[in-house]
Amino acid sequence: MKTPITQDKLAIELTRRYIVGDESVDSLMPSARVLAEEYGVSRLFLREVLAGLQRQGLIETVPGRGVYVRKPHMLDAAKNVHTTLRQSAATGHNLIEARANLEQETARLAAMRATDNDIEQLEIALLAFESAGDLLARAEADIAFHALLAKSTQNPVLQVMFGSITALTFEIMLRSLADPETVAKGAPLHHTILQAVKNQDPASAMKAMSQHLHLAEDTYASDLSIPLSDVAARIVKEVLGDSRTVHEVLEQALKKYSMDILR
Amino acid sequence: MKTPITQDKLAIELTRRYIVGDESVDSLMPSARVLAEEYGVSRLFLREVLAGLQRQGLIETVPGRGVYVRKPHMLDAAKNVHTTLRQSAATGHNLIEARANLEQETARLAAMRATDNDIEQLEIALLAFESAGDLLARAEADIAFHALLAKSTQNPVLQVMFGSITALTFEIMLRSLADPETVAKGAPLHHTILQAVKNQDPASAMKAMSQHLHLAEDTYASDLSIPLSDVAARIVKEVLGDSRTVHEVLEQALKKYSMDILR
DNA sequence: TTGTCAGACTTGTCAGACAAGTGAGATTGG
DNA sequence: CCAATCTCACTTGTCTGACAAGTCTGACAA
Repeated sequence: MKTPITQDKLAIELTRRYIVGDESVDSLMPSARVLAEEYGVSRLFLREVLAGLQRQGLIETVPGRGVYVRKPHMLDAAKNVHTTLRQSAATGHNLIEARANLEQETARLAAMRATDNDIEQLEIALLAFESAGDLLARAEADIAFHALLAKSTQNPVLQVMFGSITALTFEIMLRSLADPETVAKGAPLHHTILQAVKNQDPASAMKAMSQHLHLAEDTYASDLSIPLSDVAARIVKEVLGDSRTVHEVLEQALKKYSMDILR
Repeated sequence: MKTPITQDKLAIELTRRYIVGDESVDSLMPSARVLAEEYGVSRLFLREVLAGLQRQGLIETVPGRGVYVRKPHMLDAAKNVHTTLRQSAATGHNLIEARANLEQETARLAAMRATDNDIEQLEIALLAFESAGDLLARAEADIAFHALLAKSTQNPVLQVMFGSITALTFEIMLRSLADPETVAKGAPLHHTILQAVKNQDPASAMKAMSQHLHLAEDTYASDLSIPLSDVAARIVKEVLGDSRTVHEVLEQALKKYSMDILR
């Protein structure tokens, strides 16, 4: 009986064997050479399978150490869809329209279900936002706050939906947080949202989130019809004076917060 | 000056050179050997870069033919996040809760903005749904209907958000469409939604969509707390009598409709 | 005109080799 | 005995040359 094993088959097999289950996180998988020999495939073939799993955030290969099992994170999805969205030239108006309902519902559910641990992390993020020294740190803390709110709903589907637009959200934050007036108006609303979550007051949380989101819409109507990636690129270049691309800045910001806070 | 080129750098360079712009879709890129020599890297190194772009849906490599430039599609994102969500063991209740707001807003906006072409495709999908011979065809047509509704909003962000949960939505459809009673009750609602879109009646579209979504919630409360992937696996095995995994069934369904209809 | 087939492409895969990074245990100096 | 250092056996990342399999083109013969 012939068994022409495909990359997909092997990926599923490896996932089932080494990755399923919470107790396996951060454990070390057998080395690529051993696995390749065991399944009767070349090291290159297995390497491509591992590359696929790594792109999904399921594993992490470290040169000289080995292959570690990781817990997939909602922000891993953000990286994957980023290019797709950039191709579509989404505008600020598109994003605000899509976020409006999602984030209001998120705030409502978070107010109903946030655990003590969630609230504690939200407070840390809010503190980081207010004590942030530069634009980049502010945007990172803002993203973390909203991501933690999604986490507080205890609904993995909502978390992934938020994750899929995180890259875009970060881009629009770069623009809005560069405007001092918007920051001044927006900061109190973060407090209001957090307080509503603490008080388990869904209606107030929704209302505050609605105001928070439409603040951006009011303050810079001119940029709302320009592709977000263009706006973000301009901010990175002019305001930050950064020679990196938006992609690189985003990459670093996401990595920082997916490591530090969101797990 | 040393230029230790990284995979990311090369990916960005290739994207900018061959993929940006709508006129380049379906065009043929230079062969891997030529590109590798041009950039002074090995064929293996370039191969990994191309694999990354392929995973994002930007290109498609065909053995014996070459590398084609493809237009990234919202459903490409679905594949990437599928594993992440399966790890999270999302339940039917999670999905319905997350979809409720998103799909209602989608229906509302679609009723305001659908083009004649959108409506025409929606009618085709609805016809396919009603004339479907088996469960699989029904689920495929149902997914297509909802995806087309997202497309009708003319908002790429909403499309990607829908795309990110398409895999899960397909799984819940397998379960609900296997129940004749649910199908009988749900079919008229598709007509109501389409009619509301034709009449440019946002309120009616929202209301019908709300009823459509909560139909599932009412009819099988017992399965709502079980991980969706488990439920879908049971359906594929028992109802379809299919030896394939849910992953394979889903893969085929997504490919079929992303090719045929959604562009 | 039509059918066939050889050959020149393409990507996919393999095996072997080496570089670079890591960590643990042996070794050496105090 | 303790501590710093070093060697060496691991790991992944990459390169090279080779071959298999698929695909298209064009010459050639009936």
